[in-house]
Amino acid sequence: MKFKFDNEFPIHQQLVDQISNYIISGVLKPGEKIPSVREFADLAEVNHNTIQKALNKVEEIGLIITNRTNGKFVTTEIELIDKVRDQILSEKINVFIDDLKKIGVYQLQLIVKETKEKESEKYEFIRS
Amino acid sequence: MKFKFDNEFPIHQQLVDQISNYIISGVLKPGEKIPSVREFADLAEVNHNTIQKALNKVEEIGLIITNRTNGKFVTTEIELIDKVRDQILSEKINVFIDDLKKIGVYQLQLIVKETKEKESEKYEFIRS
Amino acid sequence: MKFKFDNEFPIHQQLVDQISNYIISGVLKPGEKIPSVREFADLAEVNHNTIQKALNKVEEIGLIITNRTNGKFVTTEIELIDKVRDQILSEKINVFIDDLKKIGVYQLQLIVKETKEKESEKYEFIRS
Amino acid sequence: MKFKFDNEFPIHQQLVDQISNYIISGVLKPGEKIPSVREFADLAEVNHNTIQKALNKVEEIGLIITNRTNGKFVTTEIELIDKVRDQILSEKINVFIDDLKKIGVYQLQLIVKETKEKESEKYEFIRS
DNA sequence: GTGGTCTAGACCACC
DNA sequence: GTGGTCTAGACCACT
Repeated sequence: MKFKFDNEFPIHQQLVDQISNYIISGVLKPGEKIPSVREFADLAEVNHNTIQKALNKVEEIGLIITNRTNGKFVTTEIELIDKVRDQILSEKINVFIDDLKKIGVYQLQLIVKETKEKESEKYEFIRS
Repeated sequence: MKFKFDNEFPIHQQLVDQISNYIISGVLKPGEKIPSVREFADLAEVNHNTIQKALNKVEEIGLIITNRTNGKFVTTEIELIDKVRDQILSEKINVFIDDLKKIGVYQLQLIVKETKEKESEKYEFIRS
Repeated sequence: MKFKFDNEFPIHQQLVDQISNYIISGVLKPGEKIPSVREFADLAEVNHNTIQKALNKVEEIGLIITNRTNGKFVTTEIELIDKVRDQILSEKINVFIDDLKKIGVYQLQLIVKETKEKESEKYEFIRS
Repeated sequence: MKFKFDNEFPIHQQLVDQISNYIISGVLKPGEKIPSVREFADLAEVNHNTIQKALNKVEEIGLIITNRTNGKFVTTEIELIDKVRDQILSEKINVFIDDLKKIGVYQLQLIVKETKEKESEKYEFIRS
């Protein structure tokens, strides 16, 4: 797990995105213990308060669960992880398509296959 | 022309994006006169200083030109508009593909046709 | 507006409750500007970070809205305020009734009239 | 006897509350032998140190008594149980009424009958 | 002057 | 050692 930040967004928000991605993409697995707040802070080279703010948000989303004196863990509810994954995915696709529409793109065809097994989903847009 | 803003980004930046889009997509046509700063301010319900700031940046990009006595106009250099358009487009496509990679999407196929005349460009990605 | 804290709960949480109550009970009125983060911090004799954490949560609930450079305002959506009020009220009533059940109270009759105009609601419980 | 915990309060405190409730409500009867610390630990799925801590506190209150060789027993002093019961009851009622006042409830009428035999007590509040 | 971010560092309760 | 809280103080962008 590595973390990189730019100056466009607040660091804690970038952390939320990147941690969520690590869970969604399976780098952090369901039920796995995540590094302690202080370890995480070292790892990401960020103050522990900033990490905590980020982890709280990830917990609000539901991807991690806190067990006060034992640490924080990735949720074991796989359906929830999938649900969040789908939400983020379709959100990104919608924003992307809207952006291209605003630029005035004439035709856009998009085929996404989420996993090797799943059938591919298709989105198409032709300018009116 | 309508404008919408959220609280996450500076308003002047959102204005730059939206005005640029209106030029790139042809809503504002090459050579067309642009509303005055005050008209713009009314239209977007934003302080006129903010509009000024935004229009200056759009002018830096080159999409509009100031004629001291007559006001501001969309540039007539169509190649420039196309260049900016291509920059924004490829930027958005790259960011989008990177985002999906991070989520762990398996396969992504993207076909974009910018105008009725242009040939379509194709991007493909299969997870390693 | 005055604020008092005990040591049982985190201060920011008590702030959320008390600020929400001020909005729900009409001390802070819909659309009203609330004190700036720093003024608020002075008022409650608390660090500005603590206030901000609290105000963020109140905003998540929906009772206040932030306008970045102008300040924070009570929402103008009166139905939302009423909805939150009802949620908190029924939550408290349910918890209260459950608590008494656990203690083994034999019979409980509770009549609540929310406003002078509204009809009174009645809750009753007899031990099984 | 079942036990449930949340993350907001110390587990031992939640144990104190729940064990006390079981005694007060008569699930654990006066003079009855209490499960051993280890049995309790299994039952509540909690570390035995935490159970110890909780039982000690319940003993401080007076609801249970330790007999060195035989284990722990619910007190036989029924008046004491009733006294604790009344304390908790009136405490909860007062907090509840205060909470509703803060929300701005107009009128509140509360009738509690503790046991089949006792007369009912009545609390009333009308907003000033 | 407005909200927002981030850090450093101290302290607490729980186990 | 775990998460959580709070403060003090600096800094930033926007209007």
